[in-house]
Amino acid sequence: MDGKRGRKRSEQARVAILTATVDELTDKGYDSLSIEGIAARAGVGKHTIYRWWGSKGALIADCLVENLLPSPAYEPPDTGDVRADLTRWLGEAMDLIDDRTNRDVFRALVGAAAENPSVAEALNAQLGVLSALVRRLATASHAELRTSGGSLDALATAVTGTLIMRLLSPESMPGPSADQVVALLLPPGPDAPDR
Amino acid sequence: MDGKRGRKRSEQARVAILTATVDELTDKGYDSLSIEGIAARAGVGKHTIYRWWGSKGALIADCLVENLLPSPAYEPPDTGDVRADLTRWLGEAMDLIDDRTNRDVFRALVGAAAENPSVAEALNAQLGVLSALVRRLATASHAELRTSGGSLDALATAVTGTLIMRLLSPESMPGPSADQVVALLLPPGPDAPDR
Amino acid sequence: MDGKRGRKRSEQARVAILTATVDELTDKGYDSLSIEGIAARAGVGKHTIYRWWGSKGALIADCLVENLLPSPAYEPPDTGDVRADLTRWLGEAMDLIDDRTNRDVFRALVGAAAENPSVAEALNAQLGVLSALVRRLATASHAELRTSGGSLDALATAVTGTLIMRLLSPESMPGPSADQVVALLLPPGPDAPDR
Amino acid sequence: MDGKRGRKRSEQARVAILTATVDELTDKGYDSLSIEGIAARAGVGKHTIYRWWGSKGALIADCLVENLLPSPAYEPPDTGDVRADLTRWLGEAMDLIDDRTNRDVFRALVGAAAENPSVAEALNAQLGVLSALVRRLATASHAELRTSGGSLDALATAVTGTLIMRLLSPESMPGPSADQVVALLLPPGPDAPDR
DNA sequence: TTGTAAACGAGACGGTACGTCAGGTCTTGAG
DNA sequence: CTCAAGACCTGACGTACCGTCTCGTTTACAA
Repeated sequence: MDGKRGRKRSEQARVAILTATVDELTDKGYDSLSIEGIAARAGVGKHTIYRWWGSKGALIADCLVENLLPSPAYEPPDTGDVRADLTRWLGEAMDLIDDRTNRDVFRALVGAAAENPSVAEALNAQLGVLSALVRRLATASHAELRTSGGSLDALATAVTGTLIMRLLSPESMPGPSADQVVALLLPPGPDAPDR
Repeated sequence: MDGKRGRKRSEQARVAILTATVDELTDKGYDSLSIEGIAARAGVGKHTIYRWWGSKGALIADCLVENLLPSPAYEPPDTGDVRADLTRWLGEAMDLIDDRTNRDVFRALVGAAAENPSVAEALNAQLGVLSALVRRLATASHAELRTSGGSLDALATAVTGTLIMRLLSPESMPGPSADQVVALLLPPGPDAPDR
Repeated sequence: MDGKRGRKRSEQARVAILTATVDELTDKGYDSLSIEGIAARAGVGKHTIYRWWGSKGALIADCLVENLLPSPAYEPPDTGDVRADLTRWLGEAMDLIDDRTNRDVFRALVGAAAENPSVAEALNAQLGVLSALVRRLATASHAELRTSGGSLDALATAVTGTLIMRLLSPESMPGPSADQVVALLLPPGPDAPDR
Repeated sequence: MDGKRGRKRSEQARVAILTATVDELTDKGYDSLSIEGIAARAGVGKHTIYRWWGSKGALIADCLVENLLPSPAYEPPDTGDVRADLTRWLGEAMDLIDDRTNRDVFRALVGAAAENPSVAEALNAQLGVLSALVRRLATASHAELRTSGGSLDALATAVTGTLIMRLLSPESMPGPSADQVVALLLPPGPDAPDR
């Protein structure tokens, strides 16, 4: 009478579905994504998907949670030099975005987030930027940053927002470089020219 | 013998279609948007839409071009005080975003841009922010800004990116306030406390 | 592992579709017949029709096979008097044709057969006339018929052809009566006037 | 003030339209026939067709009247031997029907007649069989026919009906031969075997 | 000559139906 | 009780024609 009777949920099916989701998302983008296609690619009945997820958004959110999508958020380095560390991190994130394949997945992801609040939430949660980045920045002395503690959030948001702008821009107009962004957001380093 | 024969394109139909597109977009978001629905709401044959646009993206891009969507880009004020002007502009933009209805349209718009490069292009073009805002900031003295001329672009991008982040965030986590953002992006004013 | 998995075909849907086909055919004739209309009337998805039939012709042919259309072919009586039996049968068939409703269905049927070879085949097969009638005529003595065995087929064809001519004629010009047809096709009976 | 002003009806357009109708009918059959296709093939505006005809049926009926369709009705020969003449005529008519191209047009024609009473009427009128054939048969002595005058009509109908049956039959089951039909419909000739 | 009225080609328009595809639900039989 | 398979109803897709309606052009009678 308890909840443990019957066949157990198939881990194999679960993984196959999430994997197929990522693959389809990569191949076709968000709104050409079809449950039917995912089911077919995963070799799974549609019902199995609906039983456990129930919507495209939930699927993608789960992919995020399981870290199956190329993550824009890896731990920033900490060499002691905030400017250098942030510049490096930002440059690498931009390279990640500029890659054709990732670009398409990220765009699909933003599309999903824009349409589906629950994806947006998962994306925000996953977007470790807002934590990993903040964590790194928090180690910096006040002298190195321009803003006081409360607006570390503003800094992280500006960085992430800049990346999203780059993502949504045509390749021909990529927007500001990592250097320019850092120059804007952080005060000049001790060895910087006076102006 | 030239190409001008036959009945002329109906301006009335053109406008009805674009209007209906905006309405449907507002009501249902980008990926529940259907050509069929637009045609029905506009009182128009589907073929008339396909004849002139041929895709959801093109339709939306055209709406942008025709300024039919609630524009996030109005002319920033110029009182001489950059900090105050930018703070005001940003605050109003945030209010615009925070409004339920606009929020949905903007999200749909970002979704469309993420899925459809041509919409992205139109959106970037339309996003007067990058011109109107830059125009205002360019009038400021170097002393008022933190960055030299070349990275005005970085500044505008950071501002816009911050707004998009707010748009994609759950209402419960709106992110930094206008004040915080300005404090980050502009150097302290003359009457600001020293630190 | 075999081919029996999945939900079974719905008999209810099958019957509803064939019934709706007959109704629509009766109401609107063959070339105003629409799959969409049939699906709607049957309360069925179009796909279900296309899954199993794939064309208007196949649908109608199936209706014929299932005897859902008013049949022009009922068993001819056998009183021993071929002339009388044939005359009666023919008269009743003509009455059937002369009825407005049946007339429309039959015409639609002929239209379908003329456009669609597979309907033609089904119609020919179903047109029991060529079997039921021949069966009856075959019981007659040679003296009663004018032709030898091999051309019973010719006789049945002439009878059916005469009926089709009547079907395609305007009501104001119905063509020969049953008596006249029988007088043409069978030799005078023993009690007939000499000339 | 009278009705004679303005441009005259273009004979060239009229002919082009009827010709195109025949061609399209030959190529695609009745229910794949489109006014749009006819207009395009004739190099004519659709309105010109609708102005003068207004329906597919009327077009086809006009083609019949203008004798633009391969006629099944040519004058039967008169050698003095009714059996031989009728057999010959019937054989040639069957050959006409058996030809692939004609077969398709005739079937389209029957389809049109079945759907459209006005075509049926034109077809009946045109189907000279009922006049040309009757004319020939009427010259025969009573001894040569089996039926008295009044049912010449029955005879002609049986002949025509037999041809239509052949038209609607699959090629693999062409039905009775000309000889068989004549043997059924006419009394044995003077030199025929007794039974 | 010069109206002016009708017919013409072209083709846009609001519609209906096409045949296909995917969505989400339900049913079946195997595990 | 889950799974794969797959039939089901729903509804949108993009296309093809429908029959109507302008357009600008061409023709030909009437003033």
